[in-house]
Amino acid sequence: MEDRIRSGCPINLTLEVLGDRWSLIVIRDIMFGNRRHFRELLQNSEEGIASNILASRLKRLLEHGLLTRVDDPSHKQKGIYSLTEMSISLIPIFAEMGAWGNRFLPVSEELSIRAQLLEEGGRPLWNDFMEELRVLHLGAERDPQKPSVFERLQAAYQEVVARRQSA
Amino acid sequence: MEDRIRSGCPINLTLEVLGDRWSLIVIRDIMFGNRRHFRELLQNSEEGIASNILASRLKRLLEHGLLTRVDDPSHKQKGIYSLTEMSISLIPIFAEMGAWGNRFLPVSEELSIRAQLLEEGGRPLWNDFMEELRVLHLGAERDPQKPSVFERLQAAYQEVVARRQSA
DNA sequence: TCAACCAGTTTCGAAATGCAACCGGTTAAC
DNA sequence: GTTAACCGGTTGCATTTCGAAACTGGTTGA
Repeated sequence: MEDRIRSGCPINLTLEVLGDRWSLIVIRDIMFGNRRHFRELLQNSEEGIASNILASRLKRLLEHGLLTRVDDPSHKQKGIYSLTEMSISLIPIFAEMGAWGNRFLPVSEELSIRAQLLEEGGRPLWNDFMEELRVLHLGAERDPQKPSVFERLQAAYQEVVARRQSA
Repeated sequence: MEDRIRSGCPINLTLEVLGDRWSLIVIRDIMFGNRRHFRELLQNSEEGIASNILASRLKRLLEHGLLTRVDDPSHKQKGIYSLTEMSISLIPIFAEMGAWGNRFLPVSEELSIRAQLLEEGGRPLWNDFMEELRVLHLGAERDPQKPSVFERLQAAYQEVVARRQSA
């Protein structure tokens, strides 16, 4: 992947970092699927990413500051990938992309429910979710009063899956 | 470019349509630069797109319903490319991408001023701009009361360029 | 001890990218 | 009426990237 800068336009620079078919998929799985290890990302991948592509994307995202990696103390080979403020700040982009995809593309019901909730919740919900991701990935303090957005999104997804399986 | 669908996730589907380094650049230039002909897109390209890449992207965007093309009555060879409701609806994504790029990437001042205005204006400004693009590209009725967002963005850009040249 | 698991790497054919030269038709200036 | 510039692309070719599958060397738990 070429790293020469084509122009200083913010749209272009964003595309130079994220403009391919896998980078945002990897971040999405870490963010919404809470997958933190290489194997989790590889084996639970909805889109079937290849291991070499995953490895190269993780490396690139680390270099660009969108992820960090620390060794897992419970297993000498495992690494734990975490989001950074930079990638947590992608939430509004994910939300808008999800809303656009929901409106114009042939999405499946169970995979679109989270995008729908995120759209309906609007910026206040996005802020709550970002705060929550900071707790999970950056070790920020958790506000024990607030209900978890992550759990709400997960529950809504599970509910659709369960409903469709029983039908 | 592969057209097989990997999953029904709205984020993934959006990436399958727009997830490359050029598609959004082409739409951006039509949208914010009001470039409607092949040569305009080719020669005024900030990032220096190659003619074969431009041709293949225009074709692909037409196929996906993000652009339409009509013959230019003033010149037998020219075609006029227009946005559709689908591409006009990308405005929130562009706005969020611009805001993110402005915050985290080494943008140049003159190319970031429009992204900044779009961010500050928020959803009301985006809606005005979308309405204006519908007039320009879909032939919708113009509200003669409303000042043009397009002109405001252009003026702000020209002002920064002029200021920097005199400095 | 050994099978399962771990994070990747290697290999190789297929596809996409990027550059430059080129194409035949059209238009506007002389 | 001729001609040079312009029009939307296409072609050829070298380089890079993608993607599938097999593989590596090390770790862990039964």
